[in-house]
Amino acid sequence: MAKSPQPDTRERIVRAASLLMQRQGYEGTGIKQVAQEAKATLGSVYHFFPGGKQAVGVAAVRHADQEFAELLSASLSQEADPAKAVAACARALAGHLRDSGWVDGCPISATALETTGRVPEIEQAVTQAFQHWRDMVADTLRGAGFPERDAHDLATTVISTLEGAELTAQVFKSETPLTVAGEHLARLINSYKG
Amino acid sequence: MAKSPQPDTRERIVRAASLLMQRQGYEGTGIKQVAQEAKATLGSVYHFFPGGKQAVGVAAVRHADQEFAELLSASLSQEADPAKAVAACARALAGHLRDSGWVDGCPISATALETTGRVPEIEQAVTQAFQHWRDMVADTLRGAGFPERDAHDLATTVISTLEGAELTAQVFKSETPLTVAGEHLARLINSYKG
DNA sequence: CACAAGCTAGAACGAACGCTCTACCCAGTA
DNA sequence: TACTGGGTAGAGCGTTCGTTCTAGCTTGTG
Repeated sequence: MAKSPQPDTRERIVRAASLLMQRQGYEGTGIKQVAQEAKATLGSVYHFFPGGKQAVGVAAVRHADQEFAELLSASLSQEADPAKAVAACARALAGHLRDSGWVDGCPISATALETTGRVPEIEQAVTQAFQHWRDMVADTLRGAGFPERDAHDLATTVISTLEGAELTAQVFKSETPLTVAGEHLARLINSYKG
Repeated sequence: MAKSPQPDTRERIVRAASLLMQRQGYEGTGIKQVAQEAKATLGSVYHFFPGGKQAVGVAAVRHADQEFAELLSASLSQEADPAKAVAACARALAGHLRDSGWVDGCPISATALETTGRVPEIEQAVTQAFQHWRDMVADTLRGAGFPERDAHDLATTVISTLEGAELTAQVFKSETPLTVAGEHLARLINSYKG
């Protein structure tokens, strides 16, 4: 096994693809650009992803899924009250977005929108990510004593709203839409508590 | 003035561009494809839009802005209670999305995500559209007696949530995320009423 | 009739796209 | 020493991209 000068070429390719697709979308990102950004060659890309661009896209979406899940998990577990946890999560996203110069929004929404109904493999990876995130929120709510149905519905809206607020914040180049949405979500969750 | 066999070539180009960019994004949509879909020629496209693809993109976003504003206006005015109106709007979006086979989501979000921070002209048109929609909702809420600040904040979250729920509904190919988000938004609005 | 203006028509350009292909490098094994 | 195979390297394939350009058509006006 070759010990490359830079370890884990495959990992570098996935990370680069994920970042580029987050910022420019799936169609706007070229395989050669991914290779260049990952400090890999075209040969390496097609060695690790014989499925071509679609396969790279699927791996990028799955990577983004994991990455966002970790952020979500960290935010949700640092507050006992789920309402406060969701608001904290929104603030974390807002800070991250600002720090990136308003370019790093949701890592998969651009790819999701461009490929729905046209690239089944990617569509499926996107669906899995959304389910994953929603279930994490639903589990948290259920763990805090919310009944099954409320937990599921609220979790769906939490993910939807965070997703939309991130887009809005990106468009306005402002943290406000995210922080406000976080507070509104907290209020909504609390309204189911009593 | 030439009376073309098909009237209003420019209009046909804008409509085709708007529809294609809604479904495939900005990068995924080619000028030649727009021309073909609009039953126009490349010459016509560059005659009406000397600014090239960017100019077509800007016009498409503005067109989508108007179109969505009309849907919003219709939904908001058919119910006196703003909470019910927002829920009705979410249901209307859900029906529209389902009828299209889950492909016609928000007409500008794909373009917005791909071009943010990279194509200032389009970015600006997108920002205007979001402002436009938010202000329509804010005006409705203010008209229903909500104080200025609440109206503005709620309107921001309404647009964000509708935007995100539409994406979620598209991903899951289900009306539920939108209808549920509509009811949650109604509940949130009502919680500010008393 | 001639003529300008508005619009249509599509060939052709250079650049970039996704992808294939052959050659090569180099650690591990025998 | 020779051989094997995972990984690297990049030239080059056919296609499509956005754009430019010239030519021609149609219509209202002088």
